[in-house]
Amino acid sequence: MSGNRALHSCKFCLSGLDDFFIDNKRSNSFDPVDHDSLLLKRNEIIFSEGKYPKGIFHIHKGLVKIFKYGKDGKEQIFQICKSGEVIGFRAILSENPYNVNAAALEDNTEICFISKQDFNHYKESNPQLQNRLIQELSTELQEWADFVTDMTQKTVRQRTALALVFLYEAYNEKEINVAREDLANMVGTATESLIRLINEFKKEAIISISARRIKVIDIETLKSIAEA
Amino acid sequence: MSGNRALHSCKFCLSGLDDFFIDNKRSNSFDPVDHDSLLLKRNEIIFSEGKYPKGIFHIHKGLVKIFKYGKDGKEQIFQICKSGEVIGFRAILSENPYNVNAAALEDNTEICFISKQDFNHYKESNPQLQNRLIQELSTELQEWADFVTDMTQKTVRQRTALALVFLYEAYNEKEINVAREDLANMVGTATESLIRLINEFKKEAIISISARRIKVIDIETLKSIAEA
DNA sequence: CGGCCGCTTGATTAGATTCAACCGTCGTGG
DNA sequence: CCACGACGGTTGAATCTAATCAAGCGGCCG
Repeated sequence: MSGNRALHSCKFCLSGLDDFFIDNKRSNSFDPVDHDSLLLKRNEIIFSEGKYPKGIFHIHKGLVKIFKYGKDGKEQIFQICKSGEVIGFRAILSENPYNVNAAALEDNTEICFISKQDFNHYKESNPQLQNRLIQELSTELQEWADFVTDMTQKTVRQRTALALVFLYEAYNEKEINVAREDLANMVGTATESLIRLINEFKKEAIISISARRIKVIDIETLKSIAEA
Repeated sequence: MSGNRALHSCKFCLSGLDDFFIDNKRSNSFDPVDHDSLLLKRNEIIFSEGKYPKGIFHIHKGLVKIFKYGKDGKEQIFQICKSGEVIGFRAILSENPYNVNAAALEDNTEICFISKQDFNHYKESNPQLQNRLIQELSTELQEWADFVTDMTQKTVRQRTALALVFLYEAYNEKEINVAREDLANMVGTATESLIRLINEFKKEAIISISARRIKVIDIETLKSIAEA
């Protein structure tokens, strides 16, 4: 009965805007590559809850986690954003402060900043973008319902499988290289529980582990565990 | 560290559109009162997952639950919509099928239907509505992050308190009259667990119970339990 | 009156958290 | 150059929360 949507599939990073940047590389001043870029280490903060946005960020390289602090400061990660994606514009559109945090998931993550003025100017000078935004934002809203249902009704084992399926794709089917703690915060469980579960998967020959790197061996079984 | 946002506060029912109807009562053909209205019994379906929307619905009277079927058909309720609110337009805006269900939460719930054509016509003839929609949808997106954090990190006791606080307001501070099963599906727990918890609250003199009706006695304590 | 449905309670079980300890690696400073 | 400490990762044991299973209650409707 449940949809077959994967965990963390909700596009916190509006892919519908990605080609906005690609288009602009050819035509005008919005090319993010023209802007100064920032090199970040793991856990360096890009923006924080409560602050007002001054602009948006384009990810050049690496991965970024979007999360919120819950009980006892434990992070709940909602999304992992990849290079090419744009983050931090929802708070501009809603005219509220950020209610989530963004930080680099790995070392050598590279981002560039685009000012709120530039973003708003572009938005206002492109009326067709308005409809596109409405459609994309509505689609994202729908996806959150699936995400919540997964998070509340699936077991930790299923959610762990979902997170691995998601990361398998985020890493382009290469080895996954994420801190255990971040992995646990994606799944919404304790680090110890997560470690026990990935060891189960290893024993079942679904994945292999070398230090912190996880290699997915049997993606289909992983998907079936996630959807069970 | 966590925000003080209440459970189910995410406006699945876009209040930003409510006065769209109020305005129109005076000026044109969009008055929902002019349309035929439907009288629903508890659990009668308004729309279902997978179907394509043919229009939107305005709630005249009663309460409507928005939910999704998860594991073993168990409902996860995301939002309770009140009279005056408008539901079912996100699927029109996203151009996807519905991915949630809507049904009457109580007997004698009254809704009216407004066709997709009417809705789209109105949207297109009101350019300022576009910006309003973008702002509202973005705000809702932000609220989902709080909702997920609450659902994954708060205990069942805390979530039960949150749900009661929300319903206290939905019922305008009158007695809450919701099926135990629906209450459990809002909280994301088993019906038995929910019953045990509201009995605890009763013993602590935070609420009183007469048959299925729940009267909130000490709203402040309830709020502090929810936010602990 | 009978049966069904929603509600309630008790007992048991299972899943996951928590606490505690330990290991290995890396980077730093004496 | 080595010692130390910090940090991330791992394992085991105990605990606890909440789910599940089973049974019984009460009211309402046909």
